[in-house]
Amino acid sequence: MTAPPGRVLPRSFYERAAQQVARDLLGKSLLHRVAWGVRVARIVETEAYLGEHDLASHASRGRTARTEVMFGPAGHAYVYFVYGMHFCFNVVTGREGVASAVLVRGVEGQRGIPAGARTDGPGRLTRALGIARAENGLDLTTSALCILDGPRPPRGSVRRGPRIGVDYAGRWADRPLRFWVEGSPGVSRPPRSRARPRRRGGR
DNA sequence: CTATTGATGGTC
DNA sequence: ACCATCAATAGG
Repeated sequence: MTAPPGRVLPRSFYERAAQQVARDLLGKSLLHRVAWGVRVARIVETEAYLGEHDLASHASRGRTARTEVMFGPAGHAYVYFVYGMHFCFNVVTGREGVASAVLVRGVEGQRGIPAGARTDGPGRLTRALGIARAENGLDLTTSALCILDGPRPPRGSVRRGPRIGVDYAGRWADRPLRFWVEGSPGVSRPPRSRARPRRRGGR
């Protein structure tokens, strides 16, 4: 049976500390209305980026044309192009003027997404949901792109740890600002343990 | 299984 | 020059 649709999250949800929003986004559904229908996916992995003082954040290098939307009001999409190939989707959080945001790193397809399509990893999920440059800056409370309320993951299934791919950020690299739902196939994995854990006795 | 590299382009 | 990435490949 289909789960209840859930309400569109209000702006007040996003007007909080990025760590809190990152944690609370787990279990919510990202929805995108596209020309030929709608695509929906459950969020299972996020990372919080705290602001200009956070050396892992794009905002740490100041306010530029690219990072402009992060400095704006909460509840808007910050979409950027990375590695010449992929788009990453973030939601702006906190007070206007404070450049904090949450990167969505993994989802599970729920509707409108081809069966078998991989949606783990920030680059893969934007491709699956049809999120690209045109979606940068969209208001998640009034546009074709939004996030629906959904059941919180079972208590005990939420894990947290250091963010991925930010080793250059000094001590900020170690902060446990990544959140994920343990056991979900939508959670990205470090390249090395991507295969199934098929290990019985030890060593 | 691990390690390495190529693709591909905006940002500053 | 540097990436908030992914896939494909070569080697153990």
